[in-house]
Amino acid sequence: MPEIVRPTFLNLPEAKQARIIDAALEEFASKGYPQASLNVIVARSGIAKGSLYQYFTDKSGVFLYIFDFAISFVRRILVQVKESTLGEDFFTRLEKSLLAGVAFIKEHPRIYGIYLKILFDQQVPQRQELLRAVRQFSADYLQSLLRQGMARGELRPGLPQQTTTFLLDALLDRFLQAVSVPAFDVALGLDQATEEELGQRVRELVSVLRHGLADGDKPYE
Amino acid sequence: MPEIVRPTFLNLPEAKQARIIDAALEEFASKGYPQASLNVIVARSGIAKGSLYQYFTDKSGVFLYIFDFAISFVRRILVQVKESTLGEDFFTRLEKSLLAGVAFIKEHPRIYGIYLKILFDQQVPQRQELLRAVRQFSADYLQSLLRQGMARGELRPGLPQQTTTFLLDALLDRFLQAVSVPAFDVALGLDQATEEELGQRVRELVSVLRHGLADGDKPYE
Amino acid sequence: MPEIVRPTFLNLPEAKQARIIDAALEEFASKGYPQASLNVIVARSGIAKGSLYQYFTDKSGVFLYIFDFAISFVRRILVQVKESTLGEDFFTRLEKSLLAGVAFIKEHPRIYGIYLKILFDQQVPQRQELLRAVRQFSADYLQSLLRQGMARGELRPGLPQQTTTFLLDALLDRFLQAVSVPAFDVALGLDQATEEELGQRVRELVSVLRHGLADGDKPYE
Amino acid sequence: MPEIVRPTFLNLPEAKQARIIDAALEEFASKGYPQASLNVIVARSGIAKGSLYQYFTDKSGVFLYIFDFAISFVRRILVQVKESTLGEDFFTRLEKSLLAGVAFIKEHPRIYGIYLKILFDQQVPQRQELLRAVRQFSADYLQSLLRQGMARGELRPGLPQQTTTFLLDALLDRFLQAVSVPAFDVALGLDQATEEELGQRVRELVSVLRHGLADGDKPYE
DNA sequence: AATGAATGAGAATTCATTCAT
DNA sequence: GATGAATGAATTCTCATTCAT
Repeated sequence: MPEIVRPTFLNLPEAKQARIIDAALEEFASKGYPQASLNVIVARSGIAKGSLYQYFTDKSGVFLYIFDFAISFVRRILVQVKESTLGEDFFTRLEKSLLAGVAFIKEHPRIYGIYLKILFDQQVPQRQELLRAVRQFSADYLQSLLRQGMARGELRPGLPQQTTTFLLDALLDRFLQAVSVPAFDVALGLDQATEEELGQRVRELVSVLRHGLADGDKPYE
Repeated sequence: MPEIVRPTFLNLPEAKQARIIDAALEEFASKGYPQASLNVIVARSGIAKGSLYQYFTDKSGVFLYIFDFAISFVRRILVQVKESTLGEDFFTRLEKSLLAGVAFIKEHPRIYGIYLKILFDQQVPQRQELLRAVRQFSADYLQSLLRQGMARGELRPGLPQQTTTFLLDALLDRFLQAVSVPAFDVALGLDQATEEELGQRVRELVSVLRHGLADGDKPYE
Repeated sequence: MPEIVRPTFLNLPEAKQARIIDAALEEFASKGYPQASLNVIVARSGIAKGSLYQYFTDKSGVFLYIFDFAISFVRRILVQVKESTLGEDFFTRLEKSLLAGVAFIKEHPRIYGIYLKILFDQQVPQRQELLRAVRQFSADYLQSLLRQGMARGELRPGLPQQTTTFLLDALLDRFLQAVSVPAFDVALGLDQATEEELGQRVRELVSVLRHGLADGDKPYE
Repeated sequence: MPEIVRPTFLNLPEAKQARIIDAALEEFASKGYPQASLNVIVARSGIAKGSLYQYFTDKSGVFLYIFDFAISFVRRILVQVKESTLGEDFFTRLEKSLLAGVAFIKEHPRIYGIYLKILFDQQVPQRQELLRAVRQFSADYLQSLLRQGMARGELRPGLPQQTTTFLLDALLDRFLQAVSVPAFDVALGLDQATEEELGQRVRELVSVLRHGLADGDKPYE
C-alpha cells in the first residue's frame, strides 16, 4: 500500500531530491495542478519517466509531496516572525507580519504561487484539506497575536475574537495577493511601490483598522 | 473579421442560445478555462462539434462571451442594490451589500464560480483585463458608498479614501469567498449559517469595522 | 445531370461572377487544390456558402471552371505572340517567346501559380488531362515555330522534330519556373535580374542552343 | 531541445525504423506534405499515434527526417555514377547520367515522388532550403561534368558555363519528369518506351544538344 | 533501482457538403 | 435563387500511466 512518496525517493542523494523538488515546484507553481506536466518535470529534473513512478504513486502524489514541502517551509518562517516580535505591541506586530509576508513572497514566489493556484481549483487533490490547513494556520497565527494583544490591554475589551480574526485574515491575504497580482490592486499601486511606500501603506492600513479596534492610543484597563 | 461571437449565434432561437450558454457556464465554472472541454459543452448543449465553431471563433471566444455575459449580469444586480439603498446610511448600506452578495452567490453559484476560477489562472485569455475590470468595478462601487457616507458626515473626516476602499474590498471579497468555499472560513462557519446567523455575523463585522472608521455614533461636522 | 458550372452562375451579373472568379483564383493559386478552402472563397466573394453550390457542383467543379478560365486566357495571349512575330526568324521568335512568358508571369502571377500547383499534385481532379492539355498546347506552339523555321531553312536539316520540341519545351518551362521560384535558379540569378540582364540571359541561352555544345567530333585545343 | 528526430527513434530496432520510414515515405510521396496524414502513417506502421511523437517533434519533423533520408540516398547514387564514368567523354557521361536517372526513378519512385511534391508547395517546411539544396546539388554535378569536358577539349571553348549548366539542368530535370509523369511528355512517349528506345531517345537528345539547332547564321537549302 | 518505449484517450480545430427556409 | 445553420469525420498534438528490460 504505497503512500504518496515512496521510500525510494527518500533514499536518493539529497542533490537529486532537490533537483526533482525544484522542477516540480516550478511546474506546479507556474501552471497549477491540472495543467502541470509530468513530462516537463521529468525533463527538467533529468530523470527518467519511469523513475518518477518509483518515487511517487502518481501525479497527485508528486503534488501532495511538494505542497507539504512548501507548507513546512512557510510554517518555519512564520514561527520565527512570531517569536522575534514577542515583546512588541499588537499593532506593531501586525505591521511587521504584513511586511514579513511581502518579503517572503518576493523571496519565494513559487511557494506563494503554488498556494494561489490551488485556491479555487476543484481538481486539486485534497484541495479542501490543504486549503483548510493553510487558512487554519493563518487564523491561528492571527488569533494568537490577538489574544496576546487583548491580554495586554492593547485592544478594545468588547472585541469579538472570531470576527476580528476573520477581518485580519481577509486583510492579510488580500494584501499579499495585491502585492503579487497587479490586477488585484486597483487602488494602492502596491506592485511597484518602493520599500518605503510599502511601509507607509501598511501603517495607514493598520491605522484605519486600529481606530476601530481601539478607540484611542492608550491601553484599556 | 469575426469577433469572438459570430452573428450566427445571435440569430439562433433564444432557447438554443440559452442551452449553449448554460452548458458553457457550467463547464467553465466547474473546471476553469484551461480544463474546460469544448467536447463536454457541445455534448451537453446537444449540438455538433462543428456548430460551436460557427458560433464562436475558438475556445477563448466561447469563454470571453460567457464571461461578458456573467459580468453584465452582475453589473445589473449591483446597480439595483446601490439605487435601492440610496437613502440609508453608510453602514447599513455596507451590511446590505454584503447580504446582497451572499444572496447572489446562492442564486447564481456558477457566475460567481467563473470569477473565482480566473483569479489566479495565467492561461485565461485576457485575464489581466478581465480581472482588473471586476476589481475596478467592485472598488468603484465601494468608493461611491464611501464618498456619499463621508459627504453626509457619517464617517471620520481624516479617513484615507483609497486605503479604506482597499480594506472594504478585501473584506467583501473574502466574505463572499468564505460563504461559498467552506475551507476558506475557519472561524465563522458561514457556509452553514442560517439567514439569521448570517445577518448577525454581518452586523458584527461591520461593527468592528465601524469603530475604526468612525469614533462615535454621532455625525461629524 | 449538372455539369461543373451551373447555368445559375452564368446568369449572374458579370461583376458578381468576376468577384467569385477572382476569389477562387486567388485561393487556388496560393494554396493549391487540396489546401484551398471553399470557406475562404465564399468569404472573400461575399456570397453565401449555399450559393456556391448553386453555381458549381462541388469543389472540383469550382476548380475546373477556374482552370478552364485560366487556360483560355493563356491561349489568347499565346496566339497573339505567335502572330505578332510571324515575319521574324526562328531564333528571334524563340527569344521573344521567352520574354513574353516572363512578362506574362509578372503580370498574371496567379494564373501561372495555378499551373505550378497542379503540376505534381495527385489529388487535383482530372490532373492528367489538364496537364496534358497545357503541355500539348506548349508543344504545339513550339513545334509550329520549329516547322516554320525549318521550312525557311533557318535550322539544320537533319534536326529530329520531336526531340527538339522536347528540348525547347523543357527549356521554356524551366526558364519561367526559374524566374518565379528563386530556389529553382541556382545559377543565373533570374529572379532579381533587370530587364536588360534578362534579355542578355535569353540571348545567351538561345545562342548556346543554336550553336550546340560542340561543333565537331575533334577535340578543341 | 529536441531536434526533428528524437534519440528514441534511433534506438528502435532497425526493422521497426524501416517500417516507419517506409510508411512515411509512401504517404509523403503520394500526397505531398500538407495532405499527408500522420494517422495513415501510424496505421501503416502499426504503431500507436502517441509513439510517433516520441520519435519526432511533430509532422514537420517526420517530413524533414524522411526528406533528409531520401537526399542522402540520392547523393550516394550520384557520386557512384560520377566516379564510375570518370574516364569517358562528356557526352557519353551525359547520356549515362540521364539513363542512371531513369533507372533510379524506376527503382525508387517514391523518393523521386517526394522531390516532385515539394517543388511548388508553399507549405512544405523549409521548402526554400530543401529545394535549393537539391538544385544546387544537381547543378554542381553537371557543372563538374562540364568543367572536365572543357578541360579535355571536348566542348566548344567559348561556351558560357552558367548558362550551359542551366540548360543541362533543365533538360535533365524535365527528362526525368517526363519519364515518371506521362502527361508531361506529349512528344516522345518515354513512359512506355523499351530500354532500347529510351537509349535511342537519349542519344538523340544529346546529339541535338551537341551540334546545336543551326551550325551557322546562313539559311540551309 | 532505473530506464524509456509504448499506449490510446482526449484535446482544439477545420472543412466540404446538405437542406430547410 | 439565395441563404446560412448544421453536421461529423478528419486533422495534429499532449499526457499520465504501464511495463519489459
